[in-house]
Amino acid sequence: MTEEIKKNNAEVQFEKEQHLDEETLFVVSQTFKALSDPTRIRILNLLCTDEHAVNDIAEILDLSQSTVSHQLRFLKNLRLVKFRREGTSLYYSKDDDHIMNLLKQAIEHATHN
Amino acid sequence: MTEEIKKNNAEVQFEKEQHLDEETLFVVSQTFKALSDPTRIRILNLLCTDEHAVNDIAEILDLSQSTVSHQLRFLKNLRLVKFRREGTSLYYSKDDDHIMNLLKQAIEHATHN
DNA sequence: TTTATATATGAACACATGCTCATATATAAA
DNA sequence: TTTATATATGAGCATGTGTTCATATATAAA
Repeated sequence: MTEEIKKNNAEVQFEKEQHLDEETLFVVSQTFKALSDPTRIRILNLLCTDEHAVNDIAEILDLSQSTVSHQLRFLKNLRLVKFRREGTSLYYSKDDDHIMNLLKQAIEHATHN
Repeated sequence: MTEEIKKNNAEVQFEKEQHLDEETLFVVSQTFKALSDPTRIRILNLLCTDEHAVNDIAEILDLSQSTVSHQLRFLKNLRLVKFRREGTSLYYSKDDDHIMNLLKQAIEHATHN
């Protein structure tokens, strides 16, 4: 094995350590995409403390029921929120403390400057 | 002052504590938007450890020079990266440890599951 | 100045995104 | 079953986004 090939292998090895595979890349980008829209940030910030029914969220945040429902579906698909049924109402709440923590950190960072 | 108005004021006060003003909302969403694209994540992940010239980044990540330059401008505008000149080369490096930390956390979270 | 190398930039294009409107579905009460 | 309330969903539209291509700019060497 020539020195050249050895060097290349070493570089590949080094690369591997910090290389992000496609799945990780997808998951991470999707996660941040969820947090990159003002409407979703407001919804998540609201669900950070309590659970709320869809119409409550719409009223509190002054959004249309349709908009809220669409965004909740988005967040539910990423497992950032969950819901429980009570009669005809669906009460949504957070479902990923780790990601909620990222959001909190970013808000703190943006606020404390 | 009627009880009704007192109640409303109390609600407004309570709302205020967790209300996100428009500027905060904008900054937070922009920050996460920067982290929501696979190409930018790869670039930031690379700059996480070392500084690199534009063409180096392009070569290492197998991207066009133009793409890298465009994305670096985006990241520079958000002050997530900075650069220094050396001859004709521009060496880019990270410029916001807090946001880099958010990225690291998300990668950790995505990897360890 | 000419030439080579490194990087930046603008236009154009395909595709993604978020909202609204209308309507469908689901549950509960009458 | 009929009616009312709560939520979900699909189509359509305007706007945003990321890449490519061609070209401009900037620095250094000859």
